[in-house]
Amino acid sequence: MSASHVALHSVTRRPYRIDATVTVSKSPLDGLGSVMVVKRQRTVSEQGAPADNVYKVVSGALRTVRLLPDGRRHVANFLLPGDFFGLAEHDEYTHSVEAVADTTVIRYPRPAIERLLLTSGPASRHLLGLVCGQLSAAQDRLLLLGRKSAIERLATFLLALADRESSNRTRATAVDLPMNRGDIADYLGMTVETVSRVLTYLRRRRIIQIENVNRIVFLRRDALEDLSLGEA
Amino acid sequence: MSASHVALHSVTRRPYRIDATVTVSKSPLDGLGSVMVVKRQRTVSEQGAPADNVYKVVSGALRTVRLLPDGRRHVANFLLPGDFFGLAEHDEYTHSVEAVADTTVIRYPRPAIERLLLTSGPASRHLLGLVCGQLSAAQDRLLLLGRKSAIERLATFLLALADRESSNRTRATAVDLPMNRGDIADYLGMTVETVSRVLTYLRRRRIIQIENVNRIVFLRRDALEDLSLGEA
DNA sequence: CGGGAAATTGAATAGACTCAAAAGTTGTGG
DNA sequence: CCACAACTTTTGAGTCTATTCAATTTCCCG
Repeated sequence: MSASHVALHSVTRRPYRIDATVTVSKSPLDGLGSVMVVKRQRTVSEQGAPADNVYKVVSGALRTVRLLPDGRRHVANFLLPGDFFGLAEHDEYTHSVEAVADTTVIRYPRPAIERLLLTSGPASRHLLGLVCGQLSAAQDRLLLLGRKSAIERLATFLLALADRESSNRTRATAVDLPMNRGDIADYLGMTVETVSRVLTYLRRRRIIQIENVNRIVFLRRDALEDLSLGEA
Repeated sequence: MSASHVALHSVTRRPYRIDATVTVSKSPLDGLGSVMVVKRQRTVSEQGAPADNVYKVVSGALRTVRLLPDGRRHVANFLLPGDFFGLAEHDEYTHSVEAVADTTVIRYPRPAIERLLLTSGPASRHLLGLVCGQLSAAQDRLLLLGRKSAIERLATFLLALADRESSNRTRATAVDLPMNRGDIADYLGMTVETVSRVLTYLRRRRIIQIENVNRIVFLRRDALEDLSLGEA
């Protein structure tokens, strides 16, 4: 594979740590944004509102939520430090963005972004890489929602979240869950009860240990990996 | 809403008509690609192969397929004229691309795309708009797969496909299905049998008419629209 | 036409859901 | 710092939607 293939992907992730001081990476957007602090459970932007801003997570965690007319709820994504939101929106936000934990974000006004895109090739290219990464992640989730069982979904989720949280090369042995069971259920297309039952099942099989409601230790990561691919 | 918000979205669609002569729209990629004809059921690119090219559909229809180790199949997308594939790929294709009908595509070598991105701001910005559109569509499908019933999924699918096929402003009253039931099932996260049963159910309720296996007429489009949102 | 694949229909099953209750956790005020 | 209320999570029992397996029927293509 030639070097030219790597270019589109340049999503950088920093370790996830609530309230930690995070230095913002060098990026074409530097200086365009303003810092915002969002308390737990507060809304950053509302589904259906004009998409006036793009946000980048500095610390904490957010969920992007969409509601069906009858009240069914779907969590499209969890946003961790380094993640963006609002780039692909048309004129209105298609999702509400809510803080799962106390969170700090940088808000970039869309007109400023648009202006940047018009004038800077490298900036467009940088954002293109970000959106490509998001699309790629969305496609992984399509497979998960379309073809995986409850157990496979949860195994996949735990591993993916753990890997996103820990930046170091060694595979994580535990994962923090800043969101509650209901959020996980709506993210994985299942119910709270099923999430709970699957966690219990994994605990009984000694694959995980539920240190507390918000922290899960991997006792046998290999078994989780097998489960996530449907190989057990 | 100010005009600046519109900029990112500029996905153009042409009428879907197999074997029709299609004039390629003015785009920054003009001249970089070469035309390729793909026979029905033939593969354009293979899951796991080096992602050396980006493709644009001229006429026909493709499916992008992903397989789980145990053989479960997931159709990530159907590509119709005007659609792109391969932009968001990293170094290997994450999906196989197969022709659902005889199809013509334009193939753009990735190095040429990368070169273009490096030198042209407008080109980067154009592709950014395309990928944003793809991400947006993927998110609609996440909601569908995560939270909709079999009936809602099929109603949503039929309407969306019909609207993609007909470019004219008037809402379509029928839809062509170039793919078979298995493809639809793997796209909507269900089984062939369930697809068939739901179509029969809609026919019995006189909401659709199954003109033949590959063409469905909407008898009561409003009812379909209600069903697609879970309002009936 | 005739053979083979695709689609539909049927019957029984299974995985996840709903409703309900118990157990655990958290936040707050005295 | 404890007690209590409110909420979250877990567990249980029964139900339902979509699946699996099987049998036709329909549709193509040669």
